[in-house]
Amino acid sequence: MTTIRDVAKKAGVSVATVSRFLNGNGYVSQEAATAVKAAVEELNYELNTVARSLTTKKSNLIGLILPDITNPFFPELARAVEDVALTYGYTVVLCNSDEDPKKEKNYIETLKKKYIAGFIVTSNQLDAPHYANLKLPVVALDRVINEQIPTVVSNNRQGGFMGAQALVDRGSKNLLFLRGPEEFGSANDRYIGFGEAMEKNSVAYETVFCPFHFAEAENIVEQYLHDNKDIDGIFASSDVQAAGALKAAHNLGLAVPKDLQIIGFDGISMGEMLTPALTTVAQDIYKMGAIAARVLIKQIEGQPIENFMNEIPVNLVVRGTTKGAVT
Amino acid sequence: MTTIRDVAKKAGVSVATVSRFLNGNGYVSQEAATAVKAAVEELNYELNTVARSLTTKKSNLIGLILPDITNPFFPELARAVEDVALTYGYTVVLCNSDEDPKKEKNYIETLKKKYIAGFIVTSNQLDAPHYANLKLPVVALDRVINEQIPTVVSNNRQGGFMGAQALVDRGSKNLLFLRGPEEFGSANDRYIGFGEAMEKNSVAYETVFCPFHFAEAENIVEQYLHDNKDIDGIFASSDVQAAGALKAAHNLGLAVPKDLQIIGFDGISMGEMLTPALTTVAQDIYKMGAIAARVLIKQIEGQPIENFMNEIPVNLVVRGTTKGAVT
DNA sequence: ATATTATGTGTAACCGGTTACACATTACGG
DNA sequence: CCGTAATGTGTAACCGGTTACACATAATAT
Repeated sequence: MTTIRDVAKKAGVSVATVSRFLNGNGYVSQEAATAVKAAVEELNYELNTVARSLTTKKSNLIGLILPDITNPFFPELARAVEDVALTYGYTVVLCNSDEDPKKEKNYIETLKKKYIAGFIVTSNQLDAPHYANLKLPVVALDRVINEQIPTVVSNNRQGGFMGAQALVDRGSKNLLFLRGPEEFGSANDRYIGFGEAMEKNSVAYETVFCPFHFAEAENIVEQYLHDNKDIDGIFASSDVQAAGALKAAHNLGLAVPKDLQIIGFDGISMGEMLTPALTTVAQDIYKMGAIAARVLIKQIEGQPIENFMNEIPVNLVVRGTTKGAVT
Repeated sequence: MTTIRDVAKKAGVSVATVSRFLNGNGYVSQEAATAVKAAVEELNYELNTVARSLTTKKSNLIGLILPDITNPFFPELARAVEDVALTYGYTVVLCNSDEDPKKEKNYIETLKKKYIAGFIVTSNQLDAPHYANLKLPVVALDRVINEQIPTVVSNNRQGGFMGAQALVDRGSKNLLFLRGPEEFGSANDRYIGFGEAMEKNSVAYETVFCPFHFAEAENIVEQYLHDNKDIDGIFASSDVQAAGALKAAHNLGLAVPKDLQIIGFDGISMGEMLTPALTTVAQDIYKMGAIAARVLIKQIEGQPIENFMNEIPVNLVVRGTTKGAVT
């Protein structure tokens, strides 16, 4: 392995000069620069990032903490983060927290020892002060941790409103809202938006808590529909829930969208695979991930961050689980 | 940050002794051991893995190279790898290769500079010698690279046979086999197994190449079914293809499983969400990932590897896209 | 009793970078 | 023309571990 000293010798300068050239800081004369450049090329020198990390206490590693990569929402997010990270020369370490604070903490500790450059957090098991005390750049993705931490979220409230309104516009008169986990802020915003739409239109509705889990959603909805035959529209806080609801409807022999309309939330690609294909309030998942990565990298590189709150617009994707709008 | 020297001073021994104690190699007396242990606890000392990496030229990083985490087969695999890695103290770096040799190579180079401990490869864009020349532990997952590289794959051939046989047993007389990408060995094995079943039973069948992509599968199958009304059974080489086929059947108004039976391959959880739920030849995806991780770690830690070829059994999961067996 | 081996420990070099500091030279302002 | 600032460079310490080697002592073998 060629080291910086080999390069220095070959170029006839000191290691300090080589280092300065490589990092583009301090003064380096034209002559020295060309000599070093030539030596680097000739020797095929590549900088040892581990050695650099040891002195600088920095690395080009980014931690992406998410609840579970197996949940189909997250791979798309992870993909975006990774793509952007790669173009800026960062490497992503994936951390499945399983919503377990111990696991999350453990990852954070392990990676801090590696001088990780920063974290993107889509799972907040730890309390806000903990992230603040990290003394590391952090970006909250898909949820809000606090105002000091740059955040990237969808316009969940507007999405909640849109989905509800879309159902009403298409003639649903008795809605069921599948509310997400209470401790998950973004799900609450969707609920608020839903509530606003309900206030505006006067239709009957019920709300049921439901985890973001297919089989549980299927059970909950099947039971509910069995007991409440008049429901003609379901708005789910996530596509996975909506898939469960659709399944439940099928189990009960309900015609979707004729007897029952369903709208999901997320816009994951699985929605298209269902029959009928899922109408959904689509988040721009890729964009969320990409922006989160960029904001984190800005922080890492000490650039000023203009917006601490990045709210990404959502849009209604009308597919088969809703009727054509009744205008 | 407390260093090994702080510990040494506190314990009244040399850094060498502390290091030996910490790594459990070399001789350390009882007295020294207890003194060091106490000092470590008191100072809350944590070893700096970067510094260690610099000297040992090793790390506890594992690279997981896969084509695209967005493909629903891979998150389950990645999850298993990560779970196992974590319990052994390794950290996983996810690398989306996009089936692009340049990207794959780039990742490998970047991570080698970080003294990565080894790779699990589920995407082989590079030729076999390239992996061999890595001089690093490598495990091939879900595909075979060569005989020198430990491998974890499903029993794809048997799975191909099982799926085909299941269709025949359930009364399909005119089969369509959706063959996966030709350059993907595991898909070919499935094809071979399918062929063996065809040889054994005398039923008519056709084979069509089809990428592992929902929308393309949907198009290909819809076109094919439109032109060949007599097809009454489809065996897809992946669940994503099968989902496309199911969608195509719905588009054409075909009753599944009455008019057309469909069997997929993989056993990803999406299969349950479809209606009817997908009958599939399920791979034990989690087990594959878990074993791959264990085999890699064994290699890394210099333990002998008994099996270079780990073939994981598959099993038929009968759900709604097939009829009850005609016995 | 002596040779040999096993046990135990410390010093200092090393891994491959970064950078504070000292020093030299050149440019520039008044 | 001289003081000061800007430019340019090298030496050597440092980051926080590991380990070769030298040395000392205790245990065992002959």
